[in-house]
Amino acid sequence: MDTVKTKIKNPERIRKKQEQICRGAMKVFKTKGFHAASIREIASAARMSIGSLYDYIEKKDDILFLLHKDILDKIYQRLNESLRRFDDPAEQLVSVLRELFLLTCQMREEMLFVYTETKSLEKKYLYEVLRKEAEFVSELESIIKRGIEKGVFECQKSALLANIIIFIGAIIPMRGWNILPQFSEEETLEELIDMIMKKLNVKFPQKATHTI
Amino acid sequence: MDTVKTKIKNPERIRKKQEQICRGAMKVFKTKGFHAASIREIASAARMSIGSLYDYIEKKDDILFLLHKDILDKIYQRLNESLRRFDDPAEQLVSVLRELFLLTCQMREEMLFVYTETKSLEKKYLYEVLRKEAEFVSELESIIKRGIEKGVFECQKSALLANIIIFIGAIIPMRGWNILPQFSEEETLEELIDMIMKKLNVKFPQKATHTI
Amino acid sequence: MDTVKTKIKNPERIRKKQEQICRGAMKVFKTKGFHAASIREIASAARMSIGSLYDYIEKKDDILFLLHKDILDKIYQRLNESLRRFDDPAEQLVSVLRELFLLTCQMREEMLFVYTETKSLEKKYLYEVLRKEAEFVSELESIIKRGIEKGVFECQKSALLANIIIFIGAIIPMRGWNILPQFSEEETLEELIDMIMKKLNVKFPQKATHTI
Amino acid sequence: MDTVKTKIKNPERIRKKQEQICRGAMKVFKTKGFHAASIREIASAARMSIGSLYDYIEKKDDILFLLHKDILDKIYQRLNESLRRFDDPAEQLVSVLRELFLLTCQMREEMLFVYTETKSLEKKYLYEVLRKEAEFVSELESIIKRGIEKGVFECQKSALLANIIIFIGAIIPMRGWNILPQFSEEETLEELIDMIMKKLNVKFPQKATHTI
DNA sequence: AATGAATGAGAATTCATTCAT
DNA sequence: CATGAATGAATTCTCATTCAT
Repeated sequence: MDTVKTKIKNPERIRKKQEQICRGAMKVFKTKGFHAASIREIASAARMSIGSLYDYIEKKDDILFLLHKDILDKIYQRLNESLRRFDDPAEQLVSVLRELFLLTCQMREEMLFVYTETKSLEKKYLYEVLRKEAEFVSELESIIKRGIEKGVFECQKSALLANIIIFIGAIIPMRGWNILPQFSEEETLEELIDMIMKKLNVKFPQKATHTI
Repeated sequence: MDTVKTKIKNPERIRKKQEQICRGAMKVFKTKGFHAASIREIASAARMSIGSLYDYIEKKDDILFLLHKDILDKIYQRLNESLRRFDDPAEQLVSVLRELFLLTCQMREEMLFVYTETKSLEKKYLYEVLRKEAEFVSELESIIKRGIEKGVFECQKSALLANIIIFIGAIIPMRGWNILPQFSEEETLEELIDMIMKKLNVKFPQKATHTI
Repeated sequence: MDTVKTKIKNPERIRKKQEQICRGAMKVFKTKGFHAASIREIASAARMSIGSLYDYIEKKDDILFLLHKDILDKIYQRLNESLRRFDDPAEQLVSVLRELFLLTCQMREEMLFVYTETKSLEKKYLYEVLRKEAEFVSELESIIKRGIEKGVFECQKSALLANIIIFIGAIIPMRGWNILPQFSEEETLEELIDMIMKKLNVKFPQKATHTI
Repeated sequence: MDTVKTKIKNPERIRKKQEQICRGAMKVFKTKGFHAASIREIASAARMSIGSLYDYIEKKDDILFLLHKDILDKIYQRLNESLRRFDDPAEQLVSVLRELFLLTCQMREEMLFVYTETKSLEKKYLYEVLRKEAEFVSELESIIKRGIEKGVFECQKSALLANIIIFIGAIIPMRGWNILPQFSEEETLEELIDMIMKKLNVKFPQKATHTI
């Protein structure tokens, strides 16, 4: 099962309303977290009646999943776009890391939410979320492998490094409270890129154009 | 306020029982998280009556704090011991990173708990936990600075790197699910050490004696 | 705030259900008082589920206030009607005293409840109840003043006497246990009227028609 | 049963400790009332351990009774003393009314407590309290009767008037909130005396010096 | 399709009382 | 006699979910 059971047929309406639910839910979750947020509050933040809300989900847990999907899809889509913009593995890697970093800065609360509430997903939903995550890590791994083949990167354990990159790239939502008072996002990003490049022993001809 | 208000006078008894509560609570939190765990379950896992439990805390939130303190104190103590074992900054840094990594591997569930439930702490407790965390990061920063002074490390932003190290050193509890099926803890650790050393541009004469 | 916050929108339904709650609550309070009565008992006496009950109030204290309002409004309304029936101050005064006395005889348990539980009202509700009470005492004072102006009454301290009348008029709920075994309500009332009239030095041409 | 069952034998110790309990309990009851006060609070206010407290009472209800006894005995004793000071019925009556009024002014909170919590007494205790109250009313009635016999008073229903006097004499604890902002205790007392004297048709040669 | 009132199981917390020390 | 820790039933209140309109 990769989606949520509804009482309503029209798929377009379902999409629209579930999006509306996600936006409302996120507003509430930001301040109270998933468990402390009541369906009443969520419905009201989504500007729906409780009854209507339950036409588009089966149970509260579904909202958690829909929101995970919503957030993660947005991120993977952006990351994929970003790596399709380049052909050179070094550029791709930097581009993905940069995109991931900036995205998690922009969506700090959403990311913190994902990090801290993924564990609350019920099993079947959890597996799906982790599967998608693993998929993206694999793509990153492929880039690294291509870089190794091309002689651009030096690295024995590309899958491990892919995991490290994904993890470290989302440092701000988790540790921004202790970093951002002293360092700007841009500074932090450059430090991460530098670290990864050194680890891969890349001497890449850094482009001057780092647009956000 | 750095501790929890009790109805009991004898301080030794308080210490013992709160420890007992923490152990019981952790058992329950592992599977259900803080919010989903009921006081009833916690009391029963701690082999206490509910009434007795409430003689040693004021409210459920207190348990979350006690457990944080319990886990974090254990970790900081071990990390501090570990860095006192060496004098050379490079050795200190490696030692701390190694200790942190291995500790978080051993206490995977406890660490995951801390990562995902710190946000549930009430404000006054949250501040205290974050303050302690920031303190330890500062100590790490001092080591890096000493290394820079001694010419062992090259690094512009020691505080930032300290944060990165603390974060990356606890990668296993968060991403072990995707790493450990492919790589051993030891492999992962060596990769992290290598990355940090490269970032600091250290060529350290690695001692063979890495006792855990 | 002069009313109670509800989860329900329809005002007519609110009115009806809160009335239902008051009736149920009074039944329980008669035998156990406010504090000893449990929400469970109140809900069951009101023939509602606990959940439903809490749709129409926010907390147990609200019931105490609703019931005070219910009882006192009924009384003040009847007292006001009663004094509007006459124009002569002496007749008005007697009429009000009689009405108050008879009402408190009919609503003995409700009045005893008000007397003994007003102190349990939370501050904001207490103030409102006392304000209403003070308002009515003022009206009584006005009547006395008019009587003085017209030369019907002799009295230096009309406000004080108004308080005395209101207090003494409700003697039965508090001391009926010691009075009613020996004297009828009617006898007692006549004695009170006589006392007040003597105090005011009225020689009023008492009408034979004392309709209740 | 006219007293409370204890684990302790020594009657003098019982008396002393129960007195101590009453004083502590009153302190707590003043602010929270009987039901909301916990045994813990009462014990602590009485500077006793909970265990000790329970050596001198059997259950919480006992405290309510002990306190009633304590307060009412004090009052009746003072009232009796006061009426023994005079021989003339009019003087006796005035003296008792004055004493009652002043006592209830001094012990406003205690009296309010008795008025509002007598209903919480368990039956066997309630009967005893009411019996004592009725006894004193009888004494007052005797005075009035003697006055009637002596031709000092005119009154058909002496028992009823005795009840009225006892009730009205304690007006301050119940209605002081609305009276005392406008009238002094002394003014109020004089008004009450005047009212009762008029009712009894006494022309008493009022002594100027009834200082407390 | 939409609404929002109703339900009752379950949550956190309190407290009178007991009893081992 | 005194202490205070232990108990668990009972309390108030919340909330996901259902269902009549």
